[in-house]
Amino acid sequence: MNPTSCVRVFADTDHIQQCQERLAQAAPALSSLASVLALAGNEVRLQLLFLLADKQLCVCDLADVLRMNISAVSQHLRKLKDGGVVTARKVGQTVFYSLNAEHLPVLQPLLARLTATQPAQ
Amino acid sequence: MNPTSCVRVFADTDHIQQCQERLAQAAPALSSLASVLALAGNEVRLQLLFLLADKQLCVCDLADVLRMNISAVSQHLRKLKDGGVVTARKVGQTVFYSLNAEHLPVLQPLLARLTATQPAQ
DNA sequence: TCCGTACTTTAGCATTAGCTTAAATACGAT
DNA sequence: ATCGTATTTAAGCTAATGCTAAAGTACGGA
Repeated sequence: MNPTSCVRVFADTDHIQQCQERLAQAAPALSSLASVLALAGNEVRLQLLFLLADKQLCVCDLADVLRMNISAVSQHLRKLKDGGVVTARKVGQTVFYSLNAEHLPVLQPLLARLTATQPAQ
Repeated sequence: MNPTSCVRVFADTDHIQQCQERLAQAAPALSSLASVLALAGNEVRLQLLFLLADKQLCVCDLADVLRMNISAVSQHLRKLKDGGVVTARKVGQTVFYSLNAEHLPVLQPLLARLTATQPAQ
């Protein structure tokens, strides 16, 4: 049936089907989680999130702190904004970014690990 | 000093330096976290982790469940193994993969969100 | 109105990721 | 030893990523 699978006779087809069902049920949450993690899984963006978790900052400041090209930072922020991870608030000509509440339940515990008094590792 | 930064005179240089220090202190943990999240931030790999969180599985079974090419699955598993996220245990000619304890503190709460009785979102 | 500043967007490029196919390795059974 | 099965590895391709440089927008002040 599935040409890519191996041939073992005693494959636990029950368990395989069971796995597929669990997967199907988790699919929407899993897909959404994956995209948030993909955003946070970039070192520059994780740094941005780490900084924004403490205090809202403008593009300029973020670029200063990270010593990066403003355009590059702006492009990362756009991805984060598109993913619903941060929000932008314009004041005059400066744009302040801050963490969006939507995905805080996922991000907060991750970011918390970065400020915790490091026990060795 | 930094040619890419903007020119505002009243930039809060104190706060910027403070941010850089916080960042420097978190750097090693942040870098390590980013690489784990980058691994988990791929939908296929997150599915693999989700499945392995429940029970160890061989490459063959994983490929069956995900209806994917065995080689592709194996390559993902290698990345996960290289990242210290999973471990391989060989029994005869089959290789069983399971989650590695090292990064469970990060992964466990994320994976838990996928089995929780979904409240709407 | 015109200029400068903060930011965004576009285009182009080099690098990386993930897949498919095919060959290689490891192990068991005959 | 030889064959078949489970898995890994290598090569090649396409698509996506992240950067730089340059042009475009938006806003404020002179």
